[in-house]
Amino acid sequence: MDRQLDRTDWRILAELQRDGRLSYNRLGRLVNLSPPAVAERVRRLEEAGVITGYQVTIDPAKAGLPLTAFVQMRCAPGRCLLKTTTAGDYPEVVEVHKLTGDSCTMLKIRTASMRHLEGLLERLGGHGELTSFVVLSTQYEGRPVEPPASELRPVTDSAGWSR
Amino acid sequence: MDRQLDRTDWRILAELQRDGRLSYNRLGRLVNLSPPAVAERVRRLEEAGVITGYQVTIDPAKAGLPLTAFVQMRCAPGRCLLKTTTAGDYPEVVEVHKLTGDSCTMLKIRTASMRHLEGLLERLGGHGELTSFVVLSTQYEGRPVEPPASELRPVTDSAGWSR
DNA sequence: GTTGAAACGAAAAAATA
DNA sequence: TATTTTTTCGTTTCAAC
Repeated sequence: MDRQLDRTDWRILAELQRDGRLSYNRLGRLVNLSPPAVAERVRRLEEAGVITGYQVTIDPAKAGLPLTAFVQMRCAPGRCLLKTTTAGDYPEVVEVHKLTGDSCTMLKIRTASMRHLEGLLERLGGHGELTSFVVLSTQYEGRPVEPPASELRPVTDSAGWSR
Repeated sequence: MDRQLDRTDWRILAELQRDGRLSYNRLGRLVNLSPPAVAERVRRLEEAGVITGYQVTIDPAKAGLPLTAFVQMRCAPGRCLLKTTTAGDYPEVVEVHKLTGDSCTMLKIRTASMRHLEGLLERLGGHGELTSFVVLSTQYEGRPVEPPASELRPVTDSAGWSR
């Protein structure tokens, strides 16, 4: 599937982002397709790499990780986080993005306490300059991805930012 | 369930983060529990709000949204994004976090093109000062959450940062 | 892409240890 | 109390249209 996603594909993705456990039976009914047809669509989306998997979503606070923080790293030459460490060294780091501009990477962090965060930032500091932002509250996270404006966009609810 | 998650809970969460579609049958086998026992555990985790749902995971680039950016907002008085707009106004915004420090919010953005991103940043700029970071590449995203160091942590693979 | 049928697997309940 | 077994139900897949 190299062609652009059509309206039906996006409806399927919307439903599966809402509930990733939907059976082809129910999913088909929701998008007005028969079970085999919708199964074939999903299979193609998986094959094309549009769908990369299915995950349970967790409330980190309820799981004992109430602190979220963003960290911008500006790694020192030869000590870049990405080059000198491995994912297993920093289990608290749940996202790593390389950036344009001054900072080289943006990290998203989950920790159990300020004490843990402090320790982590100190360890990270060994790789270069860093700027950290502690999250006070999260309005949205894992919000369903929608088709770009160029394609027909489904109606979005007009609810506010708070969840 | 107000008590802390035990080792088995974390093993269940680890497996469901890997594959959110696991049946109680398979899941039970993976964590050495009978299907009813594991079903009861999952039910409790859902009830306690630790598990908030199940989502398909999508590769935004493959879905026609190749650009990711972070935006730090410093909203002007009376024009705060959170107060004057609604989620539906900005479908490109997939995450919204309130921050400590100078910036008031951190946004994560997905767009179809630089042109879209430019237009979006202009609209967002109407709410106050902003600093934007375009993502060059993403090493990790949606990485499984692990138990904090205070609790027994499962073995983490020692693979590098690249996925 | 749809409909129908058949086979498979999962979930719930009851019985048992 | 937890596990196993059975039964029932739903889902998936295949074949025909």
